[in-house]
Amino acid sequence: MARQQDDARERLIEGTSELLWERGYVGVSPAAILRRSGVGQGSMYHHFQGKGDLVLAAERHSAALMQEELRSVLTGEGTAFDRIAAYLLRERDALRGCRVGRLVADPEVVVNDQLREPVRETFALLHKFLVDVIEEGRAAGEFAPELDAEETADTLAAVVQGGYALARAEQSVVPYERAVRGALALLKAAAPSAG
Amino acid sequence: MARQQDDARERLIEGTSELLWERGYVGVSPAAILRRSGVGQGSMYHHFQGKGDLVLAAERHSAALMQEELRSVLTGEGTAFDRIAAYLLRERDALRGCRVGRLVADPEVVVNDQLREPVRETFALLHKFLVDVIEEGRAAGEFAPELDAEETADTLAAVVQGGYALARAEQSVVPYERAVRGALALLKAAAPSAG
DNA sequence: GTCTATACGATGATAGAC
DNA sequence: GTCTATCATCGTATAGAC
Repeated sequence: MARQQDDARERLIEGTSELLWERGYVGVSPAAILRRSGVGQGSMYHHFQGKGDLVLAAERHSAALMQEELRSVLTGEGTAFDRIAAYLLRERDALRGCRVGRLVADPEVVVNDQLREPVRETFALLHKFLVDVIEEGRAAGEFAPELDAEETADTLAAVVQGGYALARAEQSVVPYERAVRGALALLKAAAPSAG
Repeated sequence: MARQQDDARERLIEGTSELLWERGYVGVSPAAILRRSGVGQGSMYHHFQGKGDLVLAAERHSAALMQEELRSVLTGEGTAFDRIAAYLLRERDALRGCRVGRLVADPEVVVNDQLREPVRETFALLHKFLVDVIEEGRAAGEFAPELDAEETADTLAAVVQGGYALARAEQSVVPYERAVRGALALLKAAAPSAG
């Protein structure tokens, strides 16, 4: 009974989150959303107050997907180094970039705390996961005791986000792959025995 | 005699490159450009064929500024490590991000080879400067011989670009600063004697 | 819940006077 | 070179029928 309505609502959210990934907030129009979602205009303004409202729901959808993926990769089994390597090397389309990180390039998102919140929250969670992994690795003797977990966590997160920028500039995944392999090599060299 | 005309042309280019930095291609309108530049509509369509043409000129302006800055910081005096540190730590407003790198987040720029070219060229030059510095450092015994220059160069470039994304998400320069300090610490640990 | 019709400002550009 | 109309189209939303 609630089937039909939920379909339209979900299709709008999924279509919008795809479009946001591709074009950002200012690059997306209601008309494009309707085309992508295969939903009529009446439905959209019935389920959502307007573009901003729908975009917020779509951002939260993207953030939830990303957070679940991060949790799965970074809090699983394996050594600290292996989990970090799994995060950096996991299958992805580097040319598409990050569906969450992409949003902070948008002028309307950065200026609006509500629209920025899902991104902030996701990056905060990523930071926490990485800090935990690094501290575990230090405790296990994988990394040198001097390695600063907070700093290194942000270095790794930045390598991923920045790697996407390099890849898009070249329209090639090569710079992304070089960036993450370089980061892993540096991290490997931070082992207590290395040098 | 050519003074007045050049003024309008230059003001348009500078105003547009500022707006591009803030809002990207899809977020900028001719009306906004005229307001920012203090120039009339007639001037704009006299000096440029349209938005795309003007944006291309503005991109080239931004790219030239950035390339000169990179050259100045990375090919100057000092040890390899010091020059890399100077690049990562140089004064900047991390919340504004990179006036060139910002452009690859724009859907219309990535899809258009002409609009993408100034970004590609700038990142290629940055890559070259960093590779050269790293190889110099390796030759001078500052870095371990195993350090891969191509990979490490992209790691460092990515840390900077990605650091901006983290900073914008938090609306704080702290994540950016942590990211670059973490990168420098890892690089320091890559010295032949370290470990 | 969904549809179509309607509205109105913004966008991106052209035309012709000065 | 610059200015002021003028224009077609798009973006964003509302109204009211079904």
